[in-house]
Amino acid sequence: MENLKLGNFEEIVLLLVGVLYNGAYSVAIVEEYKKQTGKSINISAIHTVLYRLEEKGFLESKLGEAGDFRGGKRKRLFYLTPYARKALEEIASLREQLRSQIPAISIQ
Amino acid sequence: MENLKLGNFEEIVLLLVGVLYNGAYSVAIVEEYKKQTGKSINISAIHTVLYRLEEKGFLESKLGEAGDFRGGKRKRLFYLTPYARKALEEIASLREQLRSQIPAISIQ
DNA sequence: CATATTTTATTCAGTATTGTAAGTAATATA
DNA sequence: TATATTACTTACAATACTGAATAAAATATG
Repeated sequence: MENLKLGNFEEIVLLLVGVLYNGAYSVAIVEEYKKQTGKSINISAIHTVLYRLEEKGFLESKLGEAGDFRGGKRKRLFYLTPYARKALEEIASLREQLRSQIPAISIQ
Repeated sequence: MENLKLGNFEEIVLLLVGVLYNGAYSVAIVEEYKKQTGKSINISAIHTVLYRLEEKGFLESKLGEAGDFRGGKRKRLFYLTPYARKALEEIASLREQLRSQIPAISIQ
């Protein structure tokens, strides 16, 4: 069996792909990351992670149609697999389960 | 500035320290991890992460009192710092913010 | 048509950080 | 002195991140 673990940054990227729904390609993900976190991220970091996630079965991709903008290579659009949705649910559920058991945090 | 990032496993360990409250030392954390996740974890993995988290300011530690059991070196007990609580809140908040924007997940 | 420019994909190499396993050392009580 | 219990160290593998470079494909413009 391969490695099926999900790193912290990988998880954020999966969530961003989900948020962008039908428009998740590298440049858009960089922009959405900036918008949602206020931090900058290198596009190669995104590429590296996108391909790793695809290899691990968390993402699928296909080339998009040509747009109405100036030019450019066609976008590679990424989509969450059912497996990714399941993994996101599981890790979120574990964290919530733990958080609810921490007095000072659960009270807040 | 130092490294202030929080890995996925580091985050779980912080949460376990919070859950164990006043009894968070390596062996107890291993057991709690097993109890909460159903998975096994190596005690040295826990040690390595605990010390790293302490260096980064997420945890504080002190040696505990001798117990009423057979023997053994005194336990080193770990506690969340306010900084750790803040970091946990922030990352949880970002994830929830993103999750709420994913149609198929937020509907579930 | 030919060339320039824009936009994006893709690869590569390298460094830093995080995660795991194996093994050693220390200290308490029996 | 033996044994139980835990701390601690070391080494390595996996993941996260960066920067540079190249390639490809689309439209604009002369």
